[in-house]
Amino acid sequence: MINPLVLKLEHHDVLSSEEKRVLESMISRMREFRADEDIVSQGSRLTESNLLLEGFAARYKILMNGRRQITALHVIGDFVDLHSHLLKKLDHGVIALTPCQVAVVSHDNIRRITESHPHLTRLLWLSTLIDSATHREWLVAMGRRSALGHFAHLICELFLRLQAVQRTDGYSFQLPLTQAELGDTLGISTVHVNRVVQELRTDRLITWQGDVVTILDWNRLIQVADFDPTYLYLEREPR
Amino acid sequence: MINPLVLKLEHHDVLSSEEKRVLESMISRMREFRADEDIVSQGSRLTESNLLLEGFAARYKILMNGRRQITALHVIGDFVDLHSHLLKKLDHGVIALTPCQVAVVSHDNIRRITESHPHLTRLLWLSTLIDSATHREWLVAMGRRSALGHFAHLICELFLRLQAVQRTDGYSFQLPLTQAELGDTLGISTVHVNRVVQELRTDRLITWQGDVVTILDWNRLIQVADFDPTYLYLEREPR
DNA sequence: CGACATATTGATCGACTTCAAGTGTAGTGG
DNA sequence: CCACTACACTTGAAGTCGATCAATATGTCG
Repeated sequence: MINPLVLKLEHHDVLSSEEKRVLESMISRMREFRADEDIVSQGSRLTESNLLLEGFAARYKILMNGRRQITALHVIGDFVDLHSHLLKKLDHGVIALTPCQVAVVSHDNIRRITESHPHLTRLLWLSTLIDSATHREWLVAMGRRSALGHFAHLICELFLRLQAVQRTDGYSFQLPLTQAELGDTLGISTVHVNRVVQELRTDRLITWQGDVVTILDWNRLIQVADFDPTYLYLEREPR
Repeated sequence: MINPLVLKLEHHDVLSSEEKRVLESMISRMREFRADEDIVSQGSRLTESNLLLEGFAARYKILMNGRRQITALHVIGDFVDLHSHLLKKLDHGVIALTPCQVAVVSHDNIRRITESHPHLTRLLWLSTLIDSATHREWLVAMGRRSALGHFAHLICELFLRLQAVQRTDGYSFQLPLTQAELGDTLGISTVHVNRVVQELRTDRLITWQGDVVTILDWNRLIQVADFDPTYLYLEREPR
């Protein structure tokens, strides 16, 4: 059931069978969400965290002037709000971008892990640290990359993250975002997203039909994106 | 010695005297850095983490084209790279913006804490989660705020963070950045930083002489910044 | 089919960049 | 005390990237 999280954590370190059992047993129930439904709403006080088992989700914040910024995209195996177990009140919302299936884990269960399973605790901590590293990489992309480079960078990142949970097919993967949502992710307008997409298409770097992206030239794409996967920490070592 | 960290953590939860003792004893030695010296260099493999006891520091990344983006500013009491104890190899550098005094903590000592002090572990974890929340807020500022609003937002944030470690004097605090460094922080050019600063000055929102910023009108400033301090989690509760 | 979201295109505008020059200030050495 | 250097700050002018406004396709789903 919880395989995708195990799959993800095993990219970072070895898990004992006892640890896998604990991960399995921490789930209290499942929840389903429709597309565009809030999984967690901004400012709410939480007693449970949500692990994404199917679908795509996003963390976002709404400004006073109504503009929105997406601060993270989540795929299968991601704990969309593991941090809520210590923050208690979330500073952001989490929205389902597609229909989503979520495993619910109570904060009490997470706390119990911190009290009895130090290594597993470190791995969960690590997963929030990789969130943080991803935020940093996005900051660099926002501050210092062109819109084109920024989008190319995002495609490289999503490809590797989806590959880690076996949701790629060759150089193709699902990108179920509208151009408006992508604009909120990249911090640019919808119109400009469209132009950037066209440019990547005419440069024969990617295709994007329906919700399937195919990378046509990985080497040139990572060059355009100035992409370095270090921040995803996809190497297994003792933590 | 380690008071500023204790001061900071006590804004989030109650610390037992045993926990304070453990924090005190985890330090293996002190280090001093000159301004502009790297505390940690990008890509290096680490066995120790660095806690800032005096001065200002910044996390940064350098792109292939030579441009720089600062992804975090650090003040007294901040663990500039606590995350390196699990990431091992850092995806970014940390530079001293002023002369800095740093307490060095070995990763072995941090690991020992995770094995024997669950509550303290959670508080250290929390401090990395607040880093992450700050990254998210910066992402919003980069993506959806004007340069003016972004800078105003940064001033609000630094004011509250410095107040938490008792480094403000009324509405004044030290901001020891050059306009070029501030540009690398906000993701804009030095020239534009200058114009934004002028605007905040002529609007009588702040003064900035030498390295001292004074907020002249907090209410109007948070309005310009659209500032909501939730993400700093400066409220004490059981974690 | 009608209705509504999403994608695309064109035209104009504005925020911010880049390039270039000039000013202020502190330090250094003669 | 003054020349000289270095660096940060400031200002102006021109250029560009991306925003905004406004239509017009193109789905797609009741």
